[in-house]
Amino acid sequence: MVSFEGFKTEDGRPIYLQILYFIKRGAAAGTIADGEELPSRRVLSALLGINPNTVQKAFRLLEEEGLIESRSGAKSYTTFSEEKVAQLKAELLADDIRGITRALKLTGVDKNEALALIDRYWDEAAEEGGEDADE
Amino acid sequence: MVSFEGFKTEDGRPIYLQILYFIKRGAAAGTIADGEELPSRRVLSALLGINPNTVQKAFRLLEEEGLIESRSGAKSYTTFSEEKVAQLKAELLADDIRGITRALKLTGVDKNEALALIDRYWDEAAEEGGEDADE
DNA sequence: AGGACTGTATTAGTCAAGTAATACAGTCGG
DNA sequence: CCGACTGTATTACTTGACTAATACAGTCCT
Repeated sequence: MVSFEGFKTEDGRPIYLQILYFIKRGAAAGTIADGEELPSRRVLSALLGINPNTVQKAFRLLEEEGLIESRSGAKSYTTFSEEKVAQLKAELLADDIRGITRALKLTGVDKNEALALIDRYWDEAAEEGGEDADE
Repeated sequence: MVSFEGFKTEDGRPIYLQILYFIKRGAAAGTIADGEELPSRRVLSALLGINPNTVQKAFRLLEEEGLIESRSGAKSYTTFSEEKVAQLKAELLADDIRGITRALKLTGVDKNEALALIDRYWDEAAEEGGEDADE
């Protein structure tokens, strides 16, 4: 069963996108496996304190991208192929790196400073739960 | 005169926030100086192809944060003090680093991989104009 | 078979973001 | 002075995100 333990709302971005990317990142990281059972729309919406329609929107997008399978009446499961996961991870990382380099350059930071900052802050803020930062 | 040359809309985030952070990052980077003249609401909205009200919203927030000064009828100017700029830069960088570390950890990347990715991609995508990535 | 769960769909409402059009008063340079 | 600019304000509208309530049909397990 896919766990949403590290999931936190209040990101600023639409919740259905946060769910979408939570699954995508889990797939890329390997923390969510192929064929894993997903919580039902109703259960997850209650768990996250949001509306079932919002969860449904995220799941619909995931299905359109071929990352989950839903049969009316039955439970839903992830469907990750190795190639899909590899491609997904590459896309996510490319977006992340593109975003952070843009932001840091705009803020007047050079490459060495950027590397030093990440090196220094990486291990701080250990227990923060999971969040997002792209799109 | 503050230039919006590197500014691109289509970020996903609200435009007024993009303007807000464009100015903030410029202040932090030193590419926008203290006392510089700002384009008028009307001129800037025409330049960016957006509504004057959206620009006004961004400028109002900037004024509330004490980063610009507006007198009804006259032009608007930046008001950056050294301490304010230093504090601003620290905040922006903290948010950036926090965001990227969260995202990369969720995607299953460790510290050395993260540093290698940034080291590799930093110099690519040179001419991309300026964008944002935080909140 | 039957009940409890599943996914799916519909309609209606709120709220923020953004557009559009317009108005008015203050400033500033010629 | 005065016209062209400035900032500021107001009202009305569209759209996307999200909530709310409800309905219906398919599945699964006992």
